[in-house]
Amino acid sequence: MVSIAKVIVDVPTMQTNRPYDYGIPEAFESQLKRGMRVEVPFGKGGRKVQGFVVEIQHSTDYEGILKFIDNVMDLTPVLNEEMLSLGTYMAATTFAFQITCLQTMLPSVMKAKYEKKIRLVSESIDPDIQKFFKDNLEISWEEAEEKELLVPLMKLKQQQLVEVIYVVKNQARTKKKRMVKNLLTFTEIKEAHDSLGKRGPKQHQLLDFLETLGEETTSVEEITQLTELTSAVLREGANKKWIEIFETEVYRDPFKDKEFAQTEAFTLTSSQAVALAPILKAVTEDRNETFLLKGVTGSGKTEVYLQTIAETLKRGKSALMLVPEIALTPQMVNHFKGRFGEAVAVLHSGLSVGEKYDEWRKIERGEAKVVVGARSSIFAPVENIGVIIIDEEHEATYKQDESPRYHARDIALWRSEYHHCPVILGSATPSLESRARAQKKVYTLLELTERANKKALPEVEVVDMREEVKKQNRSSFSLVLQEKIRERIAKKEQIVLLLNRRGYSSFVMCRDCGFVLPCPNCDISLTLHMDTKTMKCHYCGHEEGIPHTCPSCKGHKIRYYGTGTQKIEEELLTLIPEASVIRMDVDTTRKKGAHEKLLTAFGNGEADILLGTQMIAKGLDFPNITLVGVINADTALGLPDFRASERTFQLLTQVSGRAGRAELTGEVIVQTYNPEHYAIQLAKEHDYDHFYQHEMLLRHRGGYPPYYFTILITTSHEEELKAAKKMQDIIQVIKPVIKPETILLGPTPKAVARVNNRYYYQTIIKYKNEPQLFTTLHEILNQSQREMAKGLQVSIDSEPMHFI
DNA sequence: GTAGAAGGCGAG
DNA sequence: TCGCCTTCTACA
Repeated sequence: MVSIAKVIVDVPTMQTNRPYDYGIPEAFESQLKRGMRVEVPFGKGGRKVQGFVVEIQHSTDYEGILKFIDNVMDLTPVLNEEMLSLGTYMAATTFAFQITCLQTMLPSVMKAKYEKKIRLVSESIDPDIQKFFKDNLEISWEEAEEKELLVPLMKLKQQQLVEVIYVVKNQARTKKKRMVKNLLTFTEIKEAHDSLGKRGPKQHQLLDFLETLGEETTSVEEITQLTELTSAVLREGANKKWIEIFETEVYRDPFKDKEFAQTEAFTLTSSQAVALAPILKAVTEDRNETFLLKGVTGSGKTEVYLQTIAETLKRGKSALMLVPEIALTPQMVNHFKGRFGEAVAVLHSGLSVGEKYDEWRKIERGEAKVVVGARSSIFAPVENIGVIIIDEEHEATYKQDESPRYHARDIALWRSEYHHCPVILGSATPSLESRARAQKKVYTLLELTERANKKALPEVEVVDMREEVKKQNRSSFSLVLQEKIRERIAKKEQIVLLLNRRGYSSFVMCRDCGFVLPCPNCDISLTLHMDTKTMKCHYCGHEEGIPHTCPSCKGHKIRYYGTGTQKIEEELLTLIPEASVIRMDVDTTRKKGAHEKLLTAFGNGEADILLGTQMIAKGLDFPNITLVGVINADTALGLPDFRASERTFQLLTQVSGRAGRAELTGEVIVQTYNPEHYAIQLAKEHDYDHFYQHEMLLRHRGGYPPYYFTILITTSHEEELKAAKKMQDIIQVIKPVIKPETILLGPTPKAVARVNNRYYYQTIIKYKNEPQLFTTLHEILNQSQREMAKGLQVSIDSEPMHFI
């Protein structure tokens, strides 16, 4: 009786979104476990694909011809019981394929790459074709395609003279280091010296080295660096049985050249201690309570996290901490490495795929007890979790905006239930959703109302830019901001300038006819990039040269408009030539480590001004910053998104917190065309509570979260009509099954209707209680399989963060 | 996603 | 009717 493995295969379609039964060859019988990756034949051609074993059983209901597992790719499961069950939960709640969910939980190197080759079976074929085959009688599919051999080869295939073979490539490679071990005793070294006589000076050198090495082992790399010995000499030594060269596995350590100064726990302020107590209680009682830690910027939330983690470690458990990608600065890492040393694993996008894999394995083996990282770190294979912390919990980046569209917060809550551990959601400006849950006592609210250094929050001055225009000041800098900048430069204090880039970019327009250069694939204008001297499309990546004459009227009055960081920097240097500026935006931070380098330079006082987009609003903590300027506070306010006010309030509060964190008092200038807007006024007063109340009122009136749940359905097709028609059909299916009080907004074409030559239509569902809705939506996806194979896309996003 | 079968269509 | 191309369908 053969055992059966249920396998989720790597074919992301609706029809294959279920386990398939495979026979387990006897050779794998004892070793195969749930959660391992396997190589299985799938489909008519016996094409090989990767899959995950989700179940092992002794019988099958399948009545067809059973296929067998070709290969087992892991020695131990890469997904444990928790992850398998989390995968099921994710697939059910995010409308994503199971395979996509499983792959998302693992480092990307675990996702297989596939290779197709053509192999010669018989010698007796046309020599004109045979000459293309290499010594091993194989050529790659791509090569055959390039040389237009596919047609004749397919014919040969039917005669079975060639065969198509599939290779599943496992990209997960461990890094190896060659080590050297001395096999000689002191007397033997002496004898070896004597037997060499006067010949072989390098050999003598090697023997001398071995004498100093003694019983130790060292790496080949180190020897060749420290001595004049080469690997050739070492090889000779190995031949003579003087030494043994062997390989060991090493971790790629992204922090290998860094020292972390050990830090001790600070004495808590009384309010920190009050907040910490209930958290520690939940930790010691293994209770999955969720805390909302609301603390003003600089109130020392981090210290509360650190001491919670310390207690967790003391109890022999591990801790998981999420921070937004852009807040994952060296400063942040230092806090954790400084306190917990080697026990900390850091996962972030700056790591190479290999480094990520190594950190993952370190965690999986239980060598890292504290994991710090961005969104996807919520899947870190930590056993025995004692606490999960999500810092800056309001950040939209915790929601993945591609499939699987999961929210890290939801995953955290699920895992906390599994591990019976508390969750801490920390923020100075909690999301309305979380704050409202705290109101309803679903979460426990803890507040830190004063800064740890007892300093007052900085003064915020709102500047009405409409008045500036009246004063004939046409620059992006108000007179008062210019003056304050000069003042700080003179005093050798530092300045942070924030450019709110959301919904803003520079474009090229003709002054004669008003022509704006559009993207040929999308209904959007191209953005000017001065560094590459090109026009780029931010949606599809299309790139072309900057026009010098207007393509429409052939006029020469083509000019740049809009506000990019580069343009602001130029303007700033014209106004205040003595300023030294570090600009931080997508362009200057693209290279690995560039972000860190710029911040270090600014921290060392190499520039007066740090100019940047959203990415500078978080985490940076430099004592010398005394002025924060927000160039354009309200560009996000105009967007048709009900979270626009919330985002603006959060951003202004965050960036204000950068000023005056140490001895010097800080000051904030906010430039806006909407000075009376409540988000700006209440940010000026640092008044979260009133903002929360006011915003809740508006959400209640508008029927938005947290009063309603939302689902965004999007259809897209190359033909506009097909996308619109499908959206209509979907609405017709939904309408009869929803309650009358549930609201459907749509169908509407997307704000940018055409992207990459596809047209988009969307509908938003707002509901309070629709127990059947998810089932209906899953059915819609199931019934759309045919059309989806023909170029239609349907995506469903539960609780979307962006509506445009 | 994709191989192989089925269906469709023009040339002979 | 053959051969080529497109569309369909099922994958264990």
